Amino acid sequence: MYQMEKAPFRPTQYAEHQLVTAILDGTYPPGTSLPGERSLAEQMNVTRQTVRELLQRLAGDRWITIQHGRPTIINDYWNEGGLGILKTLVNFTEYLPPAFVSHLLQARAVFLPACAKAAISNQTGQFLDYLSKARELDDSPMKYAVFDWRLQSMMAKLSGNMIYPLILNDFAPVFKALGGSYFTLQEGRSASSAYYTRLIQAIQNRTDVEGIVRVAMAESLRIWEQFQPNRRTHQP
Amino acid sequence: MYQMEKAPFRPTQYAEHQLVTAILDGTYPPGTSLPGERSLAEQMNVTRQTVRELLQRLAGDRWITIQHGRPTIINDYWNEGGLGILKTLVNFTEYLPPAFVSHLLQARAVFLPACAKAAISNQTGQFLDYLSKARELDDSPMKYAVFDWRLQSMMAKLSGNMIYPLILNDFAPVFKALGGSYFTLQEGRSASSAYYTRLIQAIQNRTDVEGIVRVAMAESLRIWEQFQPNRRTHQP
DNA sequence: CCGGCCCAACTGGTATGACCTCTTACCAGC
DNA sequence: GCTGGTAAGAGGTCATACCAGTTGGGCCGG
Repeated sequence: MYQMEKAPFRPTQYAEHQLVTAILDGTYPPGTSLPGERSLAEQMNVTRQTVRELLQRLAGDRWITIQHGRPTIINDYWNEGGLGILKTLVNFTEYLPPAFVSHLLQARAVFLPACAKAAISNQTGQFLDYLSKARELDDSPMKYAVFDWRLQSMMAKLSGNMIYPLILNDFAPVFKALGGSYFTLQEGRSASSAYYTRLIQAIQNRTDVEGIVRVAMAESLRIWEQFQPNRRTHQP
Repeated sequence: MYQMEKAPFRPTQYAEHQLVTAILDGTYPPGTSLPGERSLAEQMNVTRQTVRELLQRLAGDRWITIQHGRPTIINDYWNEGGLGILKTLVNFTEYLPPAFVSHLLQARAVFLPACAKAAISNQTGQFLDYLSKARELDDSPMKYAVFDWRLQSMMAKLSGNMIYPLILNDFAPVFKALGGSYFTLQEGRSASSAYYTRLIQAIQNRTDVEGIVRVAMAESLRIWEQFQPNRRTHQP
């Protein structure tokens, strides 16, 4: 029972874990006000300074709203928060809605094809160079995850639209936690492998790159859902 | 030189403005390390605590990378940052690339149609109710900006995909600063007005809502660029 | 009795100054 | 030459006091 599974947990991490948990499990419901900083500090056995640094971070992602003189308010993060909440939420998977990952994959399926179209039409060479290394991929989940992530990053960065990389970077924490899982599936790896091949051909033949990516994204979504039993993703 | 044009500027805001400016103007180039917290505090005439809270916020959006024991590093925010940097950047328009807004509008044009499709197929009634109020819009830029923003928010929220609202919320700071400008244009208002009408019809007739939105987004992009002379948005 | 001013008691914001912990690099010793 | 210890410097935490908005209730004058 000792040792749990967690290391010494520095005060900051401990406080963050505790506070975020309290928000997620309804101890501090959205719309209500948080106890004062001094009070919080005492409860968590940390200093007010530590609490404040934590609150500032949370406020940055709009988990909470801080105003001088007034009590700090807990926000309805799903409605008022930004993508920044993902990096925190990824550590609290038990509080994530079942369809969460599917939604993320759907969102990706919407904008990555657009990235790809713009990016590949400009930087054909770089993509062929990179994709040529897909053959050397041994059947390791980790390798696939890294390779796939970099391909996405390239598409976003080379698209010429400076907004896409930002979005993808916010997705990163989830994908990083996800990739290792998805590419454990044989289906995932073989689907991606085929996708890379099709992509190379499409690029060389100057045919519909956007469509290839779109289909691949849809397929990865399907594969993911197929291996996530009791999960529903979109309403009929 | 004293006083500038700003109000009292509390220490936090002053420090943030100063530090972010220093990052944006190249005083602290990406990849290099920031002076120590104690040093920074002294330079800016604020406490180390204040500096730390600032740094924590910036680190949350990945402007910088903080690690215990090592110097704090300035990141290449355009490549490593998330959408959260927008809320800060919007206060430093003079450092924004010319095509910035166009890119944002392009990104919106990619994913808002998808939102609309999903949202409207589910919540037809709510949209018709809301859109019916479009007639009452007097020709005020402000009114248009608010109305338009709420429509987008509805689409994102009612899409059923919990990721879309998050993205839109990150866009919010920019759109909020932008809307008042865009809807000052007569073209902007009349284009949106026509768009709302088309949208109503499309919803009632169960025809291609997604296409309507897509076209409208493309049009708003065109209008924006048309009134932004010396600006180039996409490479040939 | 009623309205307005003012102060007290919240809340968050800032300031000091000391100490803990991690990282790194240099140097002594095997 | 490699190893291990150690000091310096960076961030992390603590403790305490005081500054600054916000709010509500009580006092005072009308």
